[in-house]
Amino acid sequence: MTVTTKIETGKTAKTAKTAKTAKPDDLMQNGLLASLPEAELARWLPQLEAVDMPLGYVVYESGTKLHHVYFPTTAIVSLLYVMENGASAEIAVVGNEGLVGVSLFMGGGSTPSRAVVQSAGRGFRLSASVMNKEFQRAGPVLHLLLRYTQALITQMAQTAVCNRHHSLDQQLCRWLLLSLDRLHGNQLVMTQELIANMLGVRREGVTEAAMKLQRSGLISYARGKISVVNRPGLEERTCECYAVVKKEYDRLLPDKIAV
Amino acid sequence: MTVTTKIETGKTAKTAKTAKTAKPDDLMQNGLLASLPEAELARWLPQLEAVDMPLGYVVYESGTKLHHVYFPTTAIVSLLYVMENGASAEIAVVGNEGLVGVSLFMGGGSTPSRAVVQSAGRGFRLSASVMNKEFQRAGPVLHLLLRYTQALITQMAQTAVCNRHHSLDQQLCRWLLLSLDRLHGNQLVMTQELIANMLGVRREGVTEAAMKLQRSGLISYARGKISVVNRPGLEERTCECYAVVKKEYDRLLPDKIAV
DNA sequence: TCTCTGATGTTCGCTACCGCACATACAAGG
DNA sequence: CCTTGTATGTGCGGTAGCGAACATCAGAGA
Repeated sequence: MTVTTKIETGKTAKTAKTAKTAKPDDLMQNGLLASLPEAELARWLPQLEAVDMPLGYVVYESGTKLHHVYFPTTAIVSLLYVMENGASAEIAVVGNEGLVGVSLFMGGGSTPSRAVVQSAGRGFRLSASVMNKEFQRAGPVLHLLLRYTQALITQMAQTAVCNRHHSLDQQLCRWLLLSLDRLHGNQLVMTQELIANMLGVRREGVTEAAMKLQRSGLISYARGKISVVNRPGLEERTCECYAVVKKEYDRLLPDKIAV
Repeated sequence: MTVTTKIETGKTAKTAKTAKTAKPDDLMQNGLLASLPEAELARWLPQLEAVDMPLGYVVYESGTKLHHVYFPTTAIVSLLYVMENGASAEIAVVGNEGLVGVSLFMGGGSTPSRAVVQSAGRGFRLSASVMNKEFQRAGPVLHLLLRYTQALITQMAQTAVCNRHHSLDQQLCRWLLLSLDRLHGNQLVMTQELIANMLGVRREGVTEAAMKLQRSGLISYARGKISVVNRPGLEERTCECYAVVKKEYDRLLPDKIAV
């Protein structure tokens, strides 16, 4: 198999910039942080580090030890696996609803996958040692994080199913919706090439699928900017996978987590 | 899409039979149970219930609350998602290396997937309440279970990748190897129809792929019994996914877990 | 303004897999 | 021995997505 979907790894250089002004308002943009009991949040506050997450930034690399967990607020991160031949496939998306780096507290401290910023934005991070200390307390934090991980598992499982059975058109819809749910507004800054890498398909395929959606008046796009015009329409055209995942996130992570 | 790969749900009737004679020797056939510190094992012993796991037995159904976690010893269980139209796809396999029902301690207590016995055998189970009490202790048990869950996550992720990029031939090899690793001996009792359901492909496709493997002298099969003749050969022909998953299981769950 | 680069659109032959309709063939029970 | 059901093999047209090669087009910068 020849390689068409290469992921550049060069952008690692552009490291996440730090800016130490963790305003609670910003924090609350991340669902997990917002769900923390006050006591925990107060304890975390001085430890949380605001970070810039530019497009293409590699949050962690396959097989490397994690040093932080990241809580995106306005950024979206893709977990993807890059094959030996350079082709790739997305495993899950993480945005302001969750956290990047579950393997840090799950055990092992690394995974065979890579985490890449798919949509530029910001977030917060917590060092491995602090995270683990918090996790060890075995209180509400632990249960919150595990529930989130369970939701993430559902997303991965559904990705597997979707990859097997659904058409590119449907998968594109699912992907747009999942990404949109993790952002504010209805616009994505995202080239078709990048989407193709995430879905693990040819760029040309994405072009065709996107054109269909545009002709149907569901989206409109140009040069790396995609606007969703008719969201209900997208939801009609996507496969069941989207709803399954969304429902599970809502079930496991309701807005106000009972503490 | 017409439905070809139906999963019969009827066999639920044939419930897992209980036989209360949990001999430690049997227990040790399950990797997780074998890895338990002595103190924990002693505590669990009276609570562990030996169960029969006949072919097709539905360990848990999509969306239903779990009442037990299952530790297979000689059985193999497939986690699979059944779509609205009846088509299915396997998400992960669990055998004597692990446990069925992680959502019980991860949170939520249910998942959108179904767990079905894919290869008849036996195992042990623990009630939800006991399991949760043990988990709450936040000791070695918690970390062992989370490490296992992390390995399971890797398997799911790799299934998604494999579904996207690899040929049926390669996937069949991967599947045979993963199943074999979870059994004793080199024989599988398994029709091509069942394999097709697991892989989410047509039965005819499995027939063709299996013929190729047989012609190459890697396996030999007849009427629901498959013997692996040349295992190294299979490993050569499979995709990287198998090795990635195996390596991660070995890393996260070494034979003797440091307690 | 002109160029250059990156983003998108188009085409063509090809392959893997699908859906369907059968043809065997073995295994167990009458 | 014969029948019946289940497991496996085969052939055929159809299609989604691949790989490759190219055309167009918009914006950034010289």
